Amino acid sequence: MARVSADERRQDLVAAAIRVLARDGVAKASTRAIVAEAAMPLGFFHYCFRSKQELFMQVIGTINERNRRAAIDAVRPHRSLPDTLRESLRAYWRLVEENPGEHQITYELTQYALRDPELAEVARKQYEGYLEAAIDFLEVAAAAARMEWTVPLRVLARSLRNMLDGVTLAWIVDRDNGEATAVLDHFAVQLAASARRTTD
Amino acid sequence: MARVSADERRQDLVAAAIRVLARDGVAKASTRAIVAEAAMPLGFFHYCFRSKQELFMQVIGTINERNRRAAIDAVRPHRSLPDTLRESLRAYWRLVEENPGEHQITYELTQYALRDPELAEVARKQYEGYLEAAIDFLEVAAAAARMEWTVPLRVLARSLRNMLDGVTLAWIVDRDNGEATAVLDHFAVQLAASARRTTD
DNA sequence: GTCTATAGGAAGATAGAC
DNA sequence: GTCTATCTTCCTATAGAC
Repeated sequence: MARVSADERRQDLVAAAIRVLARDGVAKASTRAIVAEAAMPLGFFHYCFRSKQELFMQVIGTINERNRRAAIDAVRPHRSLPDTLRESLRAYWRLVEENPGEHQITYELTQYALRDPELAEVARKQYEGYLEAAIDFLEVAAAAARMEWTVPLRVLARSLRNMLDGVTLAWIVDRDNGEATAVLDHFAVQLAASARRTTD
Repeated sequence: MARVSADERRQDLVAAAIRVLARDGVAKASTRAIVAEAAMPLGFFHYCFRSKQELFMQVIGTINERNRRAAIDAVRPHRSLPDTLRESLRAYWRLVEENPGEHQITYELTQYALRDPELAEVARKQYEGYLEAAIDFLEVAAAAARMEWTVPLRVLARSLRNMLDGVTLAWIVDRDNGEATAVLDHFAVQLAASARRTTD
């Protein structure tokens, strides 16, 4: 084996782990399966990471950051609030359709992490991060359309985040794009009903 | 070991499996952990079930049926539609609060099942079942208040199901009851806005 | 600092004893 | 029909060679 820095190996292992997870699920993502995917000998694993948990922590962080950036890029502010909401949700949805595997493992890893004292905190931070993203999105969307929310922003942001989770989870099970987008479009309309034109 | 019918053993093993799953999660629910919980020798397992998948299939079916009945019992028709919706959602929510473990494993098992060709079908049926329950609920709730829905029932039922999933999933992560019920109350209001008095 | 060989135990499943 | 002893495979992790 060519001598390569441990740091580079680490990156390769994280990438390989994500591929194995997306393809075969958490239960089959053993250290052996991951090093095989990365075409490395087994021993490299515990040279690069202290434990499997440590790798998973980095995997969660990586996917996390990737999803967060993608969600931000999905925002497309329009003149009218309903348009902004509908188009942004649809843009987000395209990301899910394009990359089902990575979204599926997001949910698998969250459940997995909650069972591990060391990883549980990461799962909670992840969830908080998405919530903040939802708050930012709603603020930007309303401001661009010169509207303001008539329901506490925290409640709306949580509703948005929860609905996206629910729709994605259902789609992972039944893969029905039509139903998923119908629900999202309807949700965008309902959400817009909780805003009014700014008076100042 | 006392000689007991295999059928009785099977029931005990399913019950033990549910306890282990709720306490320790899917990853730790090994055949060994399950027979230990049921206070049986290891060999009993493959005498009672052809494989671990076969047990899990029965576990999913059992939890499934239990949740379905509980959801039906949570429905409380009132005179006004907003009241019916809010109170039924709150009643459902009480079930989640009272039994966090069983709800958590519902999600874990769904993810687990989707990775197994033999179990995937069960997960899909489960999801369809909940959707039908949501449709029934919305029909009963509207009829009791002499109202009708102005949005396709399928879309509303899926929205309801998705929102419940999302709220529950988020609560499993952060255990924030106040936020969860705030979202559910707000959702009940939004849902009621998609109905009008029957004209006939 | 980088890589290899091996340990030690837990997993699911079965053959055969009573 | 009911139960027990055992097999093989796969797991995470480490000790030590280069």
